[in-house]
Amino acid sequence: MKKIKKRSDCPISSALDIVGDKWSLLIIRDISMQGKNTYNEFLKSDEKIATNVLADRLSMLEEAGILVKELHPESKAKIFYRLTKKGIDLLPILLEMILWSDKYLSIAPQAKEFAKMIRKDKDGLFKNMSASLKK
Amino acid sequence: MKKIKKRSDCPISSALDIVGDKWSLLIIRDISMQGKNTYNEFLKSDEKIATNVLADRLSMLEEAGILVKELHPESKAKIFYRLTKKGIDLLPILLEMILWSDKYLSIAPQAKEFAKMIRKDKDGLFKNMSASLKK
DNA sequence: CAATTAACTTGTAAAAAACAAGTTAATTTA
DNA sequence: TAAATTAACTTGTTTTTTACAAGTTAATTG
Repeated sequence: MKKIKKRSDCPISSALDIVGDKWSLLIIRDISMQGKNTYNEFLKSDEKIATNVLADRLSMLEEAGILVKELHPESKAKIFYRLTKKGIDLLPILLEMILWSDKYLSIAPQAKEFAKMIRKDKDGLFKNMSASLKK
Repeated sequence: MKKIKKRSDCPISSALDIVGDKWSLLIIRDISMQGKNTYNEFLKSDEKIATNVLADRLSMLEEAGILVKELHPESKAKIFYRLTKKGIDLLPILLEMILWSDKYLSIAPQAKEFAKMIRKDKDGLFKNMSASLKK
């Protein structure tokens, strides 16, 4: 286990100390927008995270209070990863990233549709997503 | 020079391919909220970026079209780094990070004040910041 | 009950970051 | 105006992180 070290008391720096890497926010994306909740589902994502890195990030995000492990409702071979309120509240950052990418990068057609929904009613969408992620 | 590789056509992943590291968004913070515009000013920030990493990030962000180098108005020993529209449009992501950190982490008092301003009028603040960053 | 699945761990190579010094051009100082 | 300092890097080396390949253990499926 590696410790999260806080580089300064700047809020941006502090947020990056936790989710400022290439993988953490993708796990949060998988849970919040891809309906994924298990280790193997995360492993199967398009970006192909290495298994040791996934294990590392999951324990780090758990330690940071962003997600919790729960008993899986269907099998005790599985672990159900759920976002906490703290994790759900990262969604506005993801939504802004989608808007930015939609404006400046080339992205999947379904993502462009989603960006349109964000533009239509960002707060409403966030509330709906939040609600659906709660136990 | 290292190439930016796109891992998938997901907008979040693609944004992270560019700014998903511990330093890039801090450079953007320095320019947009700390009034910094030169190499040595970036080097002096609290988080203490290594000089080779700073050089690497600056050229990467330039290649990504997020910032541009300009002649410094006061000295030709200096280079003036300025955010492009693409770079300025990353600010909403930073603002959301500040709100999240304000809610869940311990941050500097002046940052808490800034978070209050964001909550009061996010769009207005963004527009003012944008305007002040343009040439 | 043998094969497969799920969630990891372990070992090693490759890549990136941190740290320490050095370079070159412009600028300030004695 | 020569010497010291500043600015923007580059280079070399060590340390840390990531990627890749395999292996482990408990639960589940055929």
